[in-house]
Amino acid sequence: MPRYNPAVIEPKWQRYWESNKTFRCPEMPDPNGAGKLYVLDMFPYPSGAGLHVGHPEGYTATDIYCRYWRNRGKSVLHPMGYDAFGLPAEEYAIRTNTPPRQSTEANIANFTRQLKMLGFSYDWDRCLATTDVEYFRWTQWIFLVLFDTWYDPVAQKGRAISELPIPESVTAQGPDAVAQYRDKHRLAYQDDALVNWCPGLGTVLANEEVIDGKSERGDHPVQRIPLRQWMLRITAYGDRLISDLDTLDWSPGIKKLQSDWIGRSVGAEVDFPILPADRFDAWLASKSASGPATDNASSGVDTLRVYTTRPDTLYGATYMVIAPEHPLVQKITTSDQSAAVSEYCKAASFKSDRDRTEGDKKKTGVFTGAYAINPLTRSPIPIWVADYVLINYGTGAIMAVPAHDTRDYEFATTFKLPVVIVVHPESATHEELAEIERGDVCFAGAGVAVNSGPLNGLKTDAAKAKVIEDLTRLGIGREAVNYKLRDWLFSRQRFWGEPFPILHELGADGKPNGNIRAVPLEQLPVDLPQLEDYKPHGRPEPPLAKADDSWLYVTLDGKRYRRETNTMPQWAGSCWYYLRFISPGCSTAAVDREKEAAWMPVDLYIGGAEHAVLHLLYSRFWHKVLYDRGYVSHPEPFQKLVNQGMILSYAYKDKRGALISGDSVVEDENGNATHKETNESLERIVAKMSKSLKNVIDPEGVVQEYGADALRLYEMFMGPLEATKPWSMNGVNGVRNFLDRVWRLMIDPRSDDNTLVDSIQDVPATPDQNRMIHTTIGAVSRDIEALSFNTAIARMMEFVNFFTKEATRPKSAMETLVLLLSPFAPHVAEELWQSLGHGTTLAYEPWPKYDEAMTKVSEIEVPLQVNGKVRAKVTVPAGCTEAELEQAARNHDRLVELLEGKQIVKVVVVAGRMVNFVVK
RNA sequence: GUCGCUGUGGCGAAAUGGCAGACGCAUUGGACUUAAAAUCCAAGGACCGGUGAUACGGUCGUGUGGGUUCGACCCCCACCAGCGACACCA
Repeated sequence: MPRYNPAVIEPKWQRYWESNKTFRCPEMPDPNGAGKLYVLDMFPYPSGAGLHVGHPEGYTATDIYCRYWRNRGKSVLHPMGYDAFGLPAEEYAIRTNTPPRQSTEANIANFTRQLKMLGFSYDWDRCLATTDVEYFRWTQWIFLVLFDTWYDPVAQKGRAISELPIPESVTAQGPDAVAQYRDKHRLAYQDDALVNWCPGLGTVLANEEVIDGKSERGDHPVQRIPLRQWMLRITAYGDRLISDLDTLDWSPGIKKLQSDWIGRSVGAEVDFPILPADRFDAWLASKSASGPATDNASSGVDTLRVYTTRPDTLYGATYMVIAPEHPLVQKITTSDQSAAVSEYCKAASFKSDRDRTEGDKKKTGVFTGAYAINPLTRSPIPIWVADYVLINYGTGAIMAVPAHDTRDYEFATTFKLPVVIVVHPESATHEELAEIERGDVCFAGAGVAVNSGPLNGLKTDAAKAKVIEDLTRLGIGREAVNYKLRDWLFSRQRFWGEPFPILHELGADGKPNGNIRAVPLEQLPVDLPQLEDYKPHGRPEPPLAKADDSWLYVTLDGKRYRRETNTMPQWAGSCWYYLRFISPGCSTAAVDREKEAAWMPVDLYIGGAEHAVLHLLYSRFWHKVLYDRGYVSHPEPFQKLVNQGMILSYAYKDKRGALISGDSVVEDENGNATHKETNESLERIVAKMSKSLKNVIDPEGVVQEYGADALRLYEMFMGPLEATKPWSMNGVNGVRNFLDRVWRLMIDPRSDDNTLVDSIQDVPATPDQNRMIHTTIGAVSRDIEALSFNTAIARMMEFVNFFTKEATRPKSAMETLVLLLSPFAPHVAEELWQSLGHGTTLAYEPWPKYDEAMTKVSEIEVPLQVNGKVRAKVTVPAGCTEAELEQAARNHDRLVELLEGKQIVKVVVVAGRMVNFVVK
């Protein structure tokens, strides 16, 4: 085989690796090795479309890293699996009545085939899918751990529900009350939450299936209705999810994204009485005696509780706003306003969150007719209903301070509500102050309190502290912390997800009586039932409610139960897959304790930035619960995280803006694109790959045309791993050309088998050759460790360019090159390694040894500057001192000429780098 | 609107305080060939001066404007553009 032919050698080595189980990972790290390394890719959703070129980007990066560290003697865990639950399989099932498991398995088989085609060094024996029954058995088990855990705010950790202290008043009410008290404190609990109910389709929709308040399929109106849902108390872990970010080796950008998403804020909760003014004193007296109620529900009908981050502006609160879904809306609305209010609330229920926030954001709202009393100014202030206040943040009600909050200001301007200035900027011109005083602008910053009784003159921070102290003493407020992060809505009204291992006890009437229990651990897994078809049944209930009674009803310990019919969201399976990879066959636990302690945490996790918030947050949350309950050994799962950049592609538009397929475009040497047939000149744009832009690159086609090694190499050579970058087929051709050059460097093109070229000889390298060899070893090793693969490849290209010109090529130098190249282009490297006379894989061959002494040169060229501009260069011995270098510079003919008649003000000398004369 | 990332030759990029443009694509010239392809070798930021042509010398040059420094693609301030994420969180 004289010519480099990836179509032959790539399948050959893939078969070799597979049949020899070359990349099987040991059960435990080798105690005599260089340590353990757990490198993880974000596993893919196996879509019907197969791999796109974005997948191999991250996978190649991790593969290079793993292959490198195997050569350096580490025990490497590098697994792959599939995140296989999800909507597309279910939609396909509804359309074609194909069971989702069937289409999912076909897609997984296709993905596996495509991944193996790229030569990744996964331990395929550890492959798993979240849809495997033996896998989701343990997903269900983890859910039951959450169900069995409450968060102890004092110890700041999750503890077994059996350790939850039960107040005597609850115990006194009997076992049902105790059970309910426990249920209310579990990390997995039930609550009413709004879902997208589409009466037209007779089904509940996921958020992404709702577009502009209409269903994606069929364009029917979608209504938000409350439904009993499973929630996970992720907010309990909010503080730890923020503070533990400090311990992680993640980019500051991702950390900020996570902590902004959690959105912790400190402020105050304040109670406003809804009473006639003459009863205010009595209310205040009773509050001062009892202190503020600890929860909103028992704060009383006559009290409206708000959350504010600016309690210092309380004196400027001139009205209040409650969310349309707020429980007090009905109770406080006066009869003459009730028609307008209920119409407004109904309209709001048809708006999605997106509708409420998009558009021109013009504030809308209706007066309830009710008044509350500002507890500090004692003035009655009107209560409005408006959808700019969200029911699920804070208390669902606000005190509006239009002078110092831009949203309140807009609302007050729209509805002509009074504006009272209570903060002045610390420093402002007279005009600025006058503008604020007139109410022409809204000042939302910190400053000094005015017009606020006892707070006057205090800076914002001090005013906040004082008012919180006063409110606490009066029993009408307290400091409070809030998170933008909501508790995690964990149930989906879908078929293709993990069933909840929960049973609802049935009362005498055959209906659930409110008692729930976990499916006993020994009865896990709860598998999905067989369904006749997957079509919606028309009720706002999950599809599992269509299952046969034999699945749906269970008798246990003499009691009848109905199974929970919600399923878990796609996130569930991906929350803990990194643990299962450690002991994929373990039948007694989600993960083997001893192995978990040996392999965790994940040392390098690479994936797309689209998962920067949710997946990583949910995973970290589950991990912390497992940690608190003693099932894992480390508080964080992913030590180092890197997000690969998106791969874009060129797309072409003609003058009318129509998209032209890449096949019918020619580009000239200046990059001007024209249409092949019409010769019309086209505009080139860079965009995400998509069918509609006709710019999708199919990796399988690239492998067929150029080879997997060329694809891998190009994906890494395009630019930095984290950068967004456009795909170019010319670039693929370029790296393929490099692989051809590597091949010809060693293999005689006229031979019938892989005969080495005559210039390869078993001789020691010359000093020049050694310098190239060791410079390259050093640079490639450093670059791989820094994930700077593009520059590592450039260094190898220089190596090849150098040795192509050498008449004698030491065999040892060629072996070094093959090993350096092997993580990047493993197939061609194995083939060349064999041709160089080796009988086994190079996967565990020791990495070439770097000798810095070999890289030294005897003389270096140093630039000489005058006033910072390079004017000449001087050649000096490599080790020369600053004084010697300066002397050499002063003796340089050209410098002598340039410095003549000038006054030297300063000389900057950096040994080995440069000399700069500053002259006048 | 807020936050983040990115702006360097015809193109992908390198250099993160010290010779801007490594490496690759495309281009041009040469060798080989009857010829072409392939391959190998070489050239190349722009402009000006200089010369028969070289050599050589100079000016400008990393989105824009300012600043720090002996010296800035790199650090600081302000702005512009493109991409991405979030979006009334009180």
